[in-house]
Amino acid sequence: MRMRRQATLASLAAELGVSRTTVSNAYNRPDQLSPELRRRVLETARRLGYPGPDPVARSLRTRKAGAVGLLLTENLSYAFRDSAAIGVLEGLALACEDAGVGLHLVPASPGRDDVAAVHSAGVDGFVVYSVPDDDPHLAAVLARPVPTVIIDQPQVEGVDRVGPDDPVAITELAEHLIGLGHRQVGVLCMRLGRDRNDDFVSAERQREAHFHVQRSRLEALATAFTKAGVDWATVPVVERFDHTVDDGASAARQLLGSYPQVTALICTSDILALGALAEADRRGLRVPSDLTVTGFDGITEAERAGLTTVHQPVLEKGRAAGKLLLASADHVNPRVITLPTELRIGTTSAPPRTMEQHWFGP
Amino acid sequence: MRMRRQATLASLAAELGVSRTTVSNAYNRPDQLSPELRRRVLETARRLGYPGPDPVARSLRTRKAGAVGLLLTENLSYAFRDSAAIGVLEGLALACEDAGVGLHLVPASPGRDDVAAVHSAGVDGFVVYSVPDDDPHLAAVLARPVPTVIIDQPQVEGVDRVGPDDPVAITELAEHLIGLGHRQVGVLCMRLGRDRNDDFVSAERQREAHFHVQRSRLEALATAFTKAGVDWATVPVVERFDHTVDDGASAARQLLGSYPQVTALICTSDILALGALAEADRRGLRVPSDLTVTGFDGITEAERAGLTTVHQPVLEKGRAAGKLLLASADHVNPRVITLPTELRIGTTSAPPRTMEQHWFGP
DNA sequence: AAACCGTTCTGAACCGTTACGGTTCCCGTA
DNA sequence: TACGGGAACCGTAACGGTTCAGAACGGTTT
Repeated sequence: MRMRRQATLASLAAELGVSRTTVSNAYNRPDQLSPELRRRVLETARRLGYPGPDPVARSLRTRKAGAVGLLLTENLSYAFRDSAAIGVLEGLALACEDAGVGLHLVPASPGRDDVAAVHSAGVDGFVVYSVPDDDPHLAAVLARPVPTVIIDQPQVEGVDRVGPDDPVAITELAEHLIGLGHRQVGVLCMRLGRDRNDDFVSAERQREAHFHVQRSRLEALATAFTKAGVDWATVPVVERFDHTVDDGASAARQLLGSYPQVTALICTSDILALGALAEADRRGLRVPSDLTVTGFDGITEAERAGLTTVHQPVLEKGRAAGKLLLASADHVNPRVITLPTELRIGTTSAPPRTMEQHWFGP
Repeated sequence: MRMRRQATLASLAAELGVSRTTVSNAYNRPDQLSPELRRRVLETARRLGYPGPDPVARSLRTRKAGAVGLLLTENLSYAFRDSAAIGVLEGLALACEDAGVGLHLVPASPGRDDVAAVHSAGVDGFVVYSVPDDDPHLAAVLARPVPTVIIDQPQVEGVDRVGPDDPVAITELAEHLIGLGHRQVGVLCMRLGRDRNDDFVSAERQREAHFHVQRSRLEALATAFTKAGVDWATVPVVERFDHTVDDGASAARQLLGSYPQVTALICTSDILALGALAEADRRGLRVPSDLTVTGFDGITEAERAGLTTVHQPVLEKGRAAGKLLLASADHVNPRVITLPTELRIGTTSAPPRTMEQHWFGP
C-alpha cells in the first residue's frame, strides 16, 4: 500500500512560481507553453511525487468521466457463466476499448435494492442489459442526466435500444416445430419478474412479465400455436429464477413430471435447453426421436450439442450498444438497432414420435 | 437520449429558500433535518428534475470514487474466452459487489501505449492482472496514489499480491512427469514479453521474460528437469503471443514438427494444452500412450477433457484480490496471499511409449 | 436568572482541476 | 515608428458538492 498525495496542481504551480493554468497546460496542451518550461514542470512534478491531474477533479471540470456504466441485474456468477451474457459483455468492452473509455460494472444483483451504486457511478452514459422493467436500478439510471442504451430489455419509451426482433425470431422457431407436427409442447423460460417463482407460470404472470424479452417470446409463441389450433392455456410453462444448466434440468424435470405427453420442449435460452437435454438423457428419453428440445441464443456450447436454436449475434449486440452510446451526441430521436437472427436447425428437433411421419413443411 | 441537467443542489436550495447544506443533508444525513423539510426537498427535487447529488462532484469532495479499477493488458477477446481469466474477473466482481463498489475495466490492450485511460480512471484502487512487468500501464497505475493489488504477475516490490506458488506447483507437475519417465519434453508457453514472438524461445528470452508467472514456471521446470539429468538447453520451448486453443495447436505443430522425439508437452496453460491435444489428434498421436500433454489452471474444459493439470482456484484469486484491496486501510506492510494449488492427474499423462514400463514414482 | 441542552439550519471553506478571456512581450513589416 | 500577430503565460470563475464550526431557538435544569 502506497499513499502520499499532498502534491496538487496548485502546490506544484506554487513551487515553480507559475500559474496553475500553466501546469495544467503542461499536461493537457503541450503546445501552449515552451518545451523548456514544460520540461521543468514535469521534472518538478516527478520530484514532488505529483501523479498528474486528479481524474475526478478533471471529470468534474470537463464533464467527462471517460467511462460507460453497465447495469446488469443478474447474479454475476450467472452472468459470467452464460456465454450469451459474456458475449454481450465482450462486445461492449470492445466498443469501449476502441473509444478508449472505461467500462464500469455497476454492482446490482437482483434482490439488492440499494440503488446508491447507480447514483455514485461516475460515467458518461449507461448500457442496460437484462433488467426487468420495474427494477429500481433502472429507474435510477433513467433519472441520471446521461444517455442510455438498452440491450434487449426492458423496452422503455424514448430510449435507444439494441436487440433482435424477438417475436419474429421465435415465431420462425414455432413454425418449424408446428411444421414438424408438434402440438403438445411445453416451455421453459427464464425469470419473468423480480420475485422468485420456480414453478409453473399462470397466464396472468405470462402477460405481466417484467422481462420484456421473455414476455414477447411467450406472446409470440402463444400467437403461433394458437394459429395452429393449439389452446395456449393448456400449454405448460415453467419458470426458473436462476439461469444455469441445472435449473434448466430441474425445470424440465418438473414439466415432464406433470406433462409426460409433451413432445417438444421450447426453451427461451440455450442454457436452459442444455439442462433439458441433460434431463431428457437422465430419463432415458432420446432426443429428438422421443423429445424435441429447442433453445435460444446460439451459444457455442449449444452448437456443439447440435441444439436447434435461434442464433443471435451476441457480441455484435454488445458492440452495437457501446457504439450507439458513445456516438450519442448528434441525435435527438431514440434510435433502435434490430439485429438479425437465424434459425439454426440442429439434431434436437424432429417430428413427434407418436405421429405418422407427415411432413408439414412448406 | 435524454439530456437536461440544469438543476443542481444549489439551484434546488435557492428554489426552496434553504442552504445548500440542508439539501445535501436531505440526501446524505436524513437525521440532520426535520422530516417535513426533507420531504419538501425531495419533492421539489422531483419537480425540478434534479437527479440527486452529482457523483463526480461528490467523489471530488469525499475522495471516494466507489469503484475499483482493473488493469488487464490482454485483448479482451482472449480475456473473455479464457475461463481462467473469466474466473478471476468473476471473483473480483463478486468482491466488489459485496462491498457495493463498481468495477472499472480500464481499456488497455497490449500494444496500446496510450496510458491516458489509467490517468482518467476515477477509482479508489487498482487490481492488476496478467501484465508484463515493463508495461507502461503498470507504471502509470503504480504512480497513482491509490492502493494496488497485483494478481499473479508482475511481482512488484512493496505491492500487495495474490497468487499461487507457481514454482512449487509446476515443480510438482514436473516431478510427476519425471516420475513417469519422461526425459524428452517440450514446453508450450504463453507470451513472455510485450513483443510478439510466435516461435521457439531462446535461453536468454526465457531468463528475461517480462511475465513473471511464465518466467518462474520455466525456471522451476528447468530446475526440476536439470535435477533429473536433463540438459535444459536441449528442451524446446515454443511461445505464442495470443492465447487461444488454435494458438496452442499451432505451437504444438511447430514444436512436434522439429522435435518429433518429444514424449511430453508441458503447457503453461490449459488453453494451450487443449490446442496441443487437438494437434496430437490431428497427427494421429494417441494421448497419453504416444504423447503426454499437461496444462495449468484447471479450467472446466480441461477437466472435461481429462487433462493432467495443476488446478488453482481462479475465482478465489479474484475475490481475494478484491477483498485485499477493499480492506487496504489499516495496514502498512505489503501483504501476500498465496493460494493453494493441486496437481490433478488426468488421462493425458502416462509413461512414454518408448520406455519399458517402469514406474519411478514414490 | 444563568447555564446548558438538543434540534435544525446556515455560512464559508474546501476538494483539484480546466475553460475562458485576457495580458505581455517580442518580432517582422510597411 | 507604429502596428499586426503570434507565442507564452496568467487570473478568475466556475464545476457541484460535503463538511465543520457555529447560530438561532425553544425548552430544561440548577
